[in-house]
Parts: sequence; C-alpha cells; structure tokens
Amino acid sequence: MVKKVHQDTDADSTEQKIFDAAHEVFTQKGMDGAKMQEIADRAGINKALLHYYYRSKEKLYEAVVRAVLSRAVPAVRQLMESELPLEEKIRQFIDLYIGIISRNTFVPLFIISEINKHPDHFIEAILPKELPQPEVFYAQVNDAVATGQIRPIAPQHLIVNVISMCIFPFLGKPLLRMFLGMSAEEMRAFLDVRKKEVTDFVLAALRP
Amino acid sequence: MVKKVHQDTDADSTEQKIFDAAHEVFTQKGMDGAKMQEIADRAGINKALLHYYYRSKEKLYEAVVRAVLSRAVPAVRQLMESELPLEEKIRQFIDLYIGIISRNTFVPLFIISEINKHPDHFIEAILPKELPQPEVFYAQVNDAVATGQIRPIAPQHLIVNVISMCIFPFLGKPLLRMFLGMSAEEMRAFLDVRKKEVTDFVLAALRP
DNA sequence: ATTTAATTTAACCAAATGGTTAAAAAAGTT
DNA sequence: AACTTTTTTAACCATTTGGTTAAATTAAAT
Repeated sequence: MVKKVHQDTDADSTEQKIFDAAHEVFTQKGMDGAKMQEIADRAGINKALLHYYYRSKEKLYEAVVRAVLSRAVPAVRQLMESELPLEEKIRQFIDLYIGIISRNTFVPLFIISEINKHPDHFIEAILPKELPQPEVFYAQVNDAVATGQIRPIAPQHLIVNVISMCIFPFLGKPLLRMFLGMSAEEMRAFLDVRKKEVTDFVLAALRP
Repeated sequence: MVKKVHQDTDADSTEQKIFDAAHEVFTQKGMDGAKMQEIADRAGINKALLHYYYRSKEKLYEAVVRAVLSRAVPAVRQLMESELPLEEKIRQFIDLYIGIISRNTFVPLFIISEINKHPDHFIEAILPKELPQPEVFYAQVNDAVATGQIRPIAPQHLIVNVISMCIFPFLGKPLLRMFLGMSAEEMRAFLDVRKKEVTDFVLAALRP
C-alpha cells in the first residue's frame, strides 16, 4: 500500500494492525454497519492514518473480502479434489470444516450476508481464484453408488447436506438457543460434539 | 398507529402499504442498509407521511421484526409439539419448511443476520410469544431409539440437522452456485427436488 | 358548510460519516 | 546533520440520513 523503507512487515506493523481491525469490524458488522472511526480506534490509530494506508472504505473492504475468501475457497476445493476414499474424505472434511468455523465464528455469516448486499465485491474477488472442480467428487460418489458401496444419492445433494450441517449451527446459534432453550454452556457442549454427530449422521445415511 | 375514521383497514391502506414496503426493504437490506427514503418511495408516499404513521425507524423496524418472528416461531413449534408419529412428523416438517422458505427467500437470512447485530429488538419481540417446547419431541425420539425403531441419535442433533439442511441451501444459494458451478436454472432445479432429497437423507440416516 | 383527518410539499435541522488537508512532530535512514 | 517516511493533530468539507415543522391541499365525516 505504501512504500515501506524501515517498516517491519511483521504482524504488528501499522498496516497489519489496520487490516486486522478492519477484518474484525467488517466481519462482525458488514459493510454498512462498519464505521471507519471504529476501525481506526480499534487499530489504535487515527482516521487520517487509516486513509494514508487504505485510500477508501471500499478498498479496505475489498482487502478484507479477498482475505476471507482466499481462506474459505481452498477448504472446499480440498474436499472436492483430493484422492482419498469417500468415507475418509467425508470424515476429514467435517473435522476440518467445523474446526475452522469454530475458530472464525463471524466469517460464514459475513460471507453469506454480504454476498447478497454487495455481490460485485465478491465476484471480483473470487473469479481470479481457482474455483473448486466438483466433477472429481461427483464421479467418486457416482462410482460408490454404482458399486453398491453407498445408498443411491445425488452427489450435489450430499455435498450440500454436509456443508449445511457443518455451517448452519454456527450461523443460527442464537436462534437455535432460543428455539431449543439452551444455555450458553449447553450450546458450547452441543457444538463441541458436532463433529462426531455430523459424521455419524452422514455415514449412517450413506449405508447401502 | 393513527386514529382511523374513514380509513380502509384493508390490504391497500396507507399504513399497510408502508408496512409492506418496510418489510421488503428491511428484510433485504437489514436495519443498517435500509433507508427511510427508500421505504417511502417504495410505498409510494413521502417521508413526512411515513413518520406520521410510524414515529421512527426503530418503531418500523420493530414492527417488521415482530411480524417476521410471529410467522417463523409457530412453524418450529408445530414440528416439536404435534402428536404425529416420528417419520410422518419429519416428512411434514421438511415439506412445510422448505415450502415456506422458497416463498420467503430473504426472511431466514434477515433473521440470522440481524439477530447478531441487533439482539435487543429480537429478544423483546420473541419473549412474549410462546416458545417451542422441545421436550415432547425429545421424548418421542428417545422412545423411538429405545424401541429400536431408529438408530441411536441425540434428539437435538437430529432437529438441528433437519433444520440445517432445509434452510442453509437457501441462505448460501449464491455461494453454492459459485462453488458447485451451477447456472441459475440448475440451481432452481436443485432446490425444487430438495424436499425429497432431504427427506430421503434423513430417513436413511435414521434406519436402525 | 363546517370540521376533522389524511396527504403532500418543501424547506429545514442536527448528527453521523466518509474523506481531505496542511502543518507539525516523531522516528528512521543515509 | 540532512533527508525521508510515518504518525499525530485538528480543523474542515460535503453528503447522507433520520427526523421535524408548518402550511397548504385533498378527502371524508358531521
């Protein structure tokens, strides 16, 4: 962004501090809810310096969107394109995905909300990235069906089912707490055993 | 809101037109993204009249939240508290729920996003309503497990799995389209067969 | 016809907000 | 020391936005 002559490109550089603050604020409040002043405050600097590094709110937002997507996309690609046997692939994906989400609670909701309100920023940011190639996975599932290893199922629905069960409970946490009458502690315990429960459920559904 | 002397309380009354416009704008753009001017425009009236009926943006927003929740909560209650046999209950719930969501695309995302950013408006609006009583459903599932009718499963996870698979594909539609490389037409077809696919998947997972 | 309510117009206000600027101070580089 | 870059300060600007007000108009109720 700015010529760095004596700058530490490290984790605590000013540019990085700004980016981290922006990441926090944008992912929690979205483009509309985020205020430049709050980002500056949280980065421990002032608005002038903020614009000195990132010229506008849009630029900052785009940087955050790019970073967020560049982590989300490869996770899905990995599921689709690896060469593991189906069951092992599913096990690993659920484990990996729920793990990532538990550590980045706000990111999935951020992506899903913002992609609706500001689609332009996302299509720009995601096109250059290499999108997942689902055909490999489709073929693998169809093959497992044909050889009778698993019950007949459309590959696309399988994958959407798995992703849904991994992500939704984190998205809908407050809602689910209300509907199911869970305390914060119960909810924590619930989400902790999710990996195992989802894996069991999916594999059970696939039994021939 | 206002003394109505010669007013048609009908669907095309001004107050109703305002509410409908607000419902549209708020559910699509959220509290922060919604502008009073846009609501007025879409209702075909002016800002002054808007404030004449609903005194503030907050009041309007709360009215919309109440309306939205008062439709969403009973749907879940119905699942939990009816006296149908388990399999039939699951079938009906999936059918009902996916049906509702297809006709109200923006509502689930609205609830889920906004409950994070403005929790106060939601706890107010939902407490007076009678919340679902999940114990009936829990007992039913536990019973079915004990008598060997279904595979062992924690009732809470079952219900969350079902809800996840019903709602998430609509929430994540744009994302899924990207990841799975679906055209708009393919996506429509995909969502059309969802009812059947989810039902099959859940019942398969429950086989003993 | 008189009164009351509904609606429009249009100007206006105050606060919030994204963004700019210029000058000075601090820190780093040579 | 001389020079460059980074950071702060603080004032400032333009726009957007939620909200108000007052007066005029239209429509309905009595």
